[in-house]
Amino acid sequence: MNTQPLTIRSWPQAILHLDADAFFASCEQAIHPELRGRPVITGKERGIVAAASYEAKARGVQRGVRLSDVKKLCPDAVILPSDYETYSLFSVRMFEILRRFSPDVEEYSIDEAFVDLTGLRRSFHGPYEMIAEKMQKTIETELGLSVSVGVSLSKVLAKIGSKHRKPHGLTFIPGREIHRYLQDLPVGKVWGIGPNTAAFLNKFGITTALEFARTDEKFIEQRLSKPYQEIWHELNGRSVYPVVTESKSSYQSISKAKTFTPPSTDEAFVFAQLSKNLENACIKARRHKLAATRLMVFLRKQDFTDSGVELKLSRPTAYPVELFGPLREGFHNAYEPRTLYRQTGVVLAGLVSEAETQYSLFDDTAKIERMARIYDAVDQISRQFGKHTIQHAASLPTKLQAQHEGARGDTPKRTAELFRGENKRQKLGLPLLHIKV
DNA sequence: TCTGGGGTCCTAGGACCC
DNA sequence: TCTGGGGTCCTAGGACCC
Repeated sequence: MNTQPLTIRSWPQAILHLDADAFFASCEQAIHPELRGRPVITGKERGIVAAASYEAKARGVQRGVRLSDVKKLCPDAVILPSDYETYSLFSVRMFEILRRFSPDVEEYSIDEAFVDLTGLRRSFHGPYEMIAEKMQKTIETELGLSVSVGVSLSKVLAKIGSKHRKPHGLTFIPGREIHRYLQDLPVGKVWGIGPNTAAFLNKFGITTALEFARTDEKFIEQRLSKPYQEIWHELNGRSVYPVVTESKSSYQSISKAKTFTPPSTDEAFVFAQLSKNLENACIKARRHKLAATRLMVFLRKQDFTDSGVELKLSRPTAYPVELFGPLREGFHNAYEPRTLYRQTGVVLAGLVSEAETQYSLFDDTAKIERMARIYDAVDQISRQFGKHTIQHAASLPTKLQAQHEGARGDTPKRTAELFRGENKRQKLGLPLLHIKV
């Protein structure tokens, strides 16, 4: 059953996990001092709470709550649209600070990092807790952000530590005390164990993280797959997950999906949504100099069931013109008339680097080169004048809706962007691109 | 958490080959 | 043609994460 042996590091590790507190809201408070001490919420563009400051959380505001309900709970809340660009800048600076302490920093997500501290006590002349505390202080004074930190023998334990006390917590879990942190922790709260596996374990009387950690190895090996065997070791203080330092440069897949309200039965509209997703996914792929060999298309119905198709492409590409054929084919396979759809999505998979795309004997190389030139120009214009200054005619039916949303009180900034692009396009006399190759 | 959007990794099972 | 053993590659789908 288990084919690959696990690699367990024999030397005890000191792994730190850092998690920013209410990250998006905290960034807003860091930039706008007048918001400090006030309940701040981001997620205006989605209509649900993406992040809530601790002042808002104290009033009962939780992630995912509808903004209309927030107003009842907390009428004085400051509700802002999420500004990912700004948050990313904070994120970059946070990682820079961490790298002053150790070269082994894993940027796990926009607001989380793992740091390998093993062996650093000597150079810092103090215990690991002290190093962690210094990091925390530096981030606070330089960026105005509060973070919670956990330090232990493995990534899974460090994560439990950083969650143990929030906000502004610092939890050190040495080997002898592991059991204290696991005994009251439901097994489903452990990083990597979801509701499904938790339910399975419950059937065998395993409900806490400690019970799981103390379960006989035979049971673990016979009844659970590799990821859970790894977690089991990590919980027992044996590190199997390394801190991955290299920044992620390449993707396995690129996907774009969008929900629209209200749901629609209109074939042309639904297809236009799909087409727009395809354009966005292709833009991202071209930015990373990647090309897809497989295309997945899916439609989500109102009842949240999906129907989807995967297609193999005759040659790796990130050019929508080449993909509209397969897209249409996939769409017609999945689409059922008179059905309400709420979301469409595409996935570009089997990504290879642009340089690797070779022409086959049957390709019309002149045509492909022409296409490459056209898209280079499209990408350049988009960079200058805004995304979707130029778009494919197939995506047109979504444009009307976008303007409508803008008018309905989308964030002023987005609306401005939308119209700025529009004006420039008109001034330049650029038509919506209709590519014929 | 009756439901955003973007990802990763693992496994079972079929197809195909010697 | 049948039987058996063994390997590799690929894909669908599950589970989980932020």
